[in-house]
Amino acid sequence: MKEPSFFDRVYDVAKLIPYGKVTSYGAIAKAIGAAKSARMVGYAMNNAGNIEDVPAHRVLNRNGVLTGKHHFNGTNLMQQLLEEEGHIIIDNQVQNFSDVFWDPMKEI
DNA sequence: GCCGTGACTCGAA
DNA sequence: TTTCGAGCCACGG
Repeated sequence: MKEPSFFDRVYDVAKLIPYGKVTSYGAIAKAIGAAKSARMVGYAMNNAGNIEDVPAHRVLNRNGVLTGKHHFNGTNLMQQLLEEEGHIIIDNQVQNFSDVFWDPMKEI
């Protein structure tokens, strides 16, 4: 039995994101012990589109901007999903971001 | 087996 | 204040 892969750890943390909350790639990266590998988190999220348990739409960059919305089915799906959870998106950016931000480090 | 790319982040000028 | 450069690791060609 080996340790979970980098991607697997990212998915594991992403699955822990509660409804109505969002987090950042860097926060997840840091939670899995790879704060400097935030890019890999985003890369992993690309594959996460194949996994329903991974709410990639709740993962934004540290500015709360929907950097990866283009990777979703269409264009405004990611924004729409977030709005469905009660978030407000303006100019591809989540308003009140600090208030809805969820720190995975608190769960890990 | 090497090179380029990418849903990021931080520090410095 | 904004902009630029460097670091990081994994995957595809």
